[in-house]
Amino acid sequence: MSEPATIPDPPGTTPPQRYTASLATDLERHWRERWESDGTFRVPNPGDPDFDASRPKYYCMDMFPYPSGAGLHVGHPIGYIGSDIISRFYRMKGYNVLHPMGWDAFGLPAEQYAITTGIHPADTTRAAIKTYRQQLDAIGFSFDWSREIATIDPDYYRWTQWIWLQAWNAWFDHEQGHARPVDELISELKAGKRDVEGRPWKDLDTSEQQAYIDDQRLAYLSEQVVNWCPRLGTALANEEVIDGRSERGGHPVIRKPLRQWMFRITAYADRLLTDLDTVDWPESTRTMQAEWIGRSEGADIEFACDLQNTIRVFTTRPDTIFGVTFMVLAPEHPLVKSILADPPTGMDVAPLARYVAEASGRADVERMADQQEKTGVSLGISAINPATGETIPVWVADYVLMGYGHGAIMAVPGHDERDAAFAKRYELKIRPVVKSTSLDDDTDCFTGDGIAMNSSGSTLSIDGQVSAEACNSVIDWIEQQGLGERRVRYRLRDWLFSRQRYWGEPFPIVHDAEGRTWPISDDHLPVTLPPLEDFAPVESEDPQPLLAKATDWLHTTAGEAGVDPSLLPPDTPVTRESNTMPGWAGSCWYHLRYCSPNCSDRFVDAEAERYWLHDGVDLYIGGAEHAVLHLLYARFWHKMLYDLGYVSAPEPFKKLFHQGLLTSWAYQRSDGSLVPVDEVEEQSSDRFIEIATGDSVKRIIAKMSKSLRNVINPDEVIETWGADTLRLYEMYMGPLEASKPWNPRDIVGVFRFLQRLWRLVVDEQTGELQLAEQPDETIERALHRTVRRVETDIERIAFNTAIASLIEFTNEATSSGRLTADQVERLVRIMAPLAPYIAEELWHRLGHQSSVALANWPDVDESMLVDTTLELPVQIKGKVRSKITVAADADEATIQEMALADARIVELIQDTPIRKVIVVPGRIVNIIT
RNA sequence: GGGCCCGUGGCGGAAUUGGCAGACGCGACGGACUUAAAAUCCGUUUUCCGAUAAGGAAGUGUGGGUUCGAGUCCCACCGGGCCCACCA
Repeated sequence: MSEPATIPDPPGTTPPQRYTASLATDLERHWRERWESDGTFRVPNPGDPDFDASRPKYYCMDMFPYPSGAGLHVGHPIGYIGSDIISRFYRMKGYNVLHPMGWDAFGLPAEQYAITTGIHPADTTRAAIKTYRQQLDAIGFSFDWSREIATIDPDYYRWTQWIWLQAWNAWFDHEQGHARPVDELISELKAGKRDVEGRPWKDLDTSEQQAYIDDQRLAYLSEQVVNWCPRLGTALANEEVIDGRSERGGHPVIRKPLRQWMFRITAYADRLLTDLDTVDWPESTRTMQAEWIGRSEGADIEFACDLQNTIRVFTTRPDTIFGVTFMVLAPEHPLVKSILADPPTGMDVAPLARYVAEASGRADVERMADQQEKTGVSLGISAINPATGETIPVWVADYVLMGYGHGAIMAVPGHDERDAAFAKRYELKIRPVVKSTSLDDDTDCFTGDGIAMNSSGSTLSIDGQVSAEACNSVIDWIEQQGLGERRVRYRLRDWLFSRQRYWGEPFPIVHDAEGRTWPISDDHLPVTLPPLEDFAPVESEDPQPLLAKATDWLHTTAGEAGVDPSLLPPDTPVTRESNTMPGWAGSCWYHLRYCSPNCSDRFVDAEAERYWLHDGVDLYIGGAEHAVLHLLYARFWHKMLYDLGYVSAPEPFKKLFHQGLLTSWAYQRSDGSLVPVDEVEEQSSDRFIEIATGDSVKRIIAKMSKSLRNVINPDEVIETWGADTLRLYEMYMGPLEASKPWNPRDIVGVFRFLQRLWRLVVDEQTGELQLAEQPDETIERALHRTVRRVETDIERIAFNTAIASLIEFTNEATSSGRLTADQVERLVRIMAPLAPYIAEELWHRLGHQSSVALANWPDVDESMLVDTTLELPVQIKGKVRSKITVAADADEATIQEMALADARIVELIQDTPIRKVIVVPGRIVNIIT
């Protein structure tokens, strides 16, 4: 990497006790070891001997890292520094602070690495964790490492599996709006309080009963069209597919029917949406989740068609029913399948078969590329528009998706652009039925709300009604006719939860020869990952999970696997589930495990959970890229556990904060391609040369990445400047939430500040403290103001301005002389959350034995914050012309009098008549002439 | 295509509810110390007119508006970013 702009402290020439990088490094190592051996940051749980129940709690949590082989770069810890400042601050404010850290250690990268190197993912992951831990420790975080967790520890994933089993053992009672144990459903069915689609429970045979129950579970097996990524050799959740490509790696994704484990997250759509109003989250993230859940109101409508069938559709615009001139089914629609299997006499199904086959094999990227091009084939049957009585054709087209609604639509080419494009291409009838109320809307396809027209010819007439009213009329009519009903639908789909990969949690379930599933009993958890040496994906037309390679492990008996003998005789041959859970599983509940990481008889100790999480995590800091992935999944798990009585709050994360991205310089050739940083020479501040070619390149700002070689390692920064400087610089760059560029030139600014602070207190020659006997009045007031500013800035997560206040105070104190011991103590304490090492060192030099991290935050004397007089600007017609000094409590009349008497104002106004004087006490005077 | 966010000196960025735009830091320039350099310290630093003064003018992407007063509120546009995207 490029050299720092200024090289601090050339050896041998500086005073022996100056705050230099080497002095910083020495004292940082010393305090790091001391904090560790003293257990300074260990926080007790309720019930522990040193627990203090009189203190309020503060749970401050980071999104834990995925430990990758590359190690940390300076962008990673930016959020951790923020959460550390907050944690240290609340600790000093007298809170019990839970500030834990752990490792999100299952996942694809380690496994991809294993495919090429043959090194077991466990080995690379353990090594990476060790590196990460060292790097994090150097920065001086106040994590309670006694609570460290890793999702790959069997003691951890045992409970991940256990929670999954709770979901498997639960169903969603839509009448009560929450999940309940499946046993309760079974007993209600047995007691005749419920039936199965009109049939009494006792009329079902055993396999029908089991199939019905399995279908009700929150974790269930389902054959459906999934996102299959051939390159990764696994199915992916919707949330993991971005623009038709895998979120990890950017590989194309196709649609493929597969039998997979699903989570019934859709049952929670409504609550996941409405509870967003109860959390203190960034607006943008709440919007993103709301849009992902995608609530829409409308109706289900049934259309009669040939073959004594009906086609059910969902529409948000029932008011346009008179404009329905054809229908369209998704290629995967069951009716399409049945027609292909048993075509009506005389129909040539070849074009249909061809179209369906083509559509099913296409990658989503291709489908998206030609979105404009609407293609389809006629299904060869017709339906009846119930409103007009008209016979309308039925088509098949891949712009209709099987995954939403019923996989079928009523097409309204007059008021829907997609239907319009399709109708034009295949010359289908278009009938407008909604008039725009605005005159300048003369599009031939009006999609907005308007006034209904052309609705004569049936028992229903809605002409003249505005859209909302017309919708209600149509829905009422449809319900009367028994053709359908009002419906709320969500865009959210059930969560595909199984992966065909190795490096994840195995499912605690087995399959018997009849295809039934049996859970592993709690005392046999965890189901540990079998050893494997070959990690290459199984190449097959019919995708196979990787664990199927572990044949000895795969085929076992019920007793061996740990199925309860009362369910299945121990010698029954069974096959283990060979899919694994996705990388998100472990992160869905780690906020719970931190409360009692060593609890061995429960996933979380109940009392600890009630204490730390009765109102959720107080502050959760992490990247915005998880807005609809981890953050949605974790909310879902938490709600599930809440319904089943295992946790005490409906939401896991009360306040959420996203740290911004750290960018760095990169270099670009004139053709737009990028040049690695180390292949560029800086000739002047605006001229950069690619060394190999001698061509001039442009400096741009880009995300830190290995390929650009513009990644900055925190270890190097700490070596050059010390960890306190790294912390301060990262926080001083700008607001924590903003994305901002790393500029090595700027680091020296905060380093100089620490040096000045040190020099203010310590004699650079002797190392003796230099203190004043008597406090200076002005400085004392400034200190009180600074304490207040720093505490309010830390509370509102504005560390950049907190540091600016500290710099300002230090400069002011330096130019006016010395501080008293008492003043230095207060200054050191308010520095402690931001620059903990230097604060700790000075605190001990002042004679303290215990850590400054455990000291109280200094009190502010409110009377020291108010000045007796203040200076007010006086404007004439909005331009500042003079300033007057008034008593702080002066009333409007007095201020006006003084302003008008001011010599400069008198001179400027002379005999100009004054029309008005605006006086805002404490702020401004504005004279209007 | 839809939704959301952001545009402030050479650079990173300040500016509680509309009330002195540019805090603080970097860089730059000048000075002190030094044989010299580094480090450190002091001063200047939005632009323009003016003399390096006094004083004045312009100024927060562009153009309008509301207001005694707009970086902040409203409308339109330009530029950048993020999210969603055949969701019926």
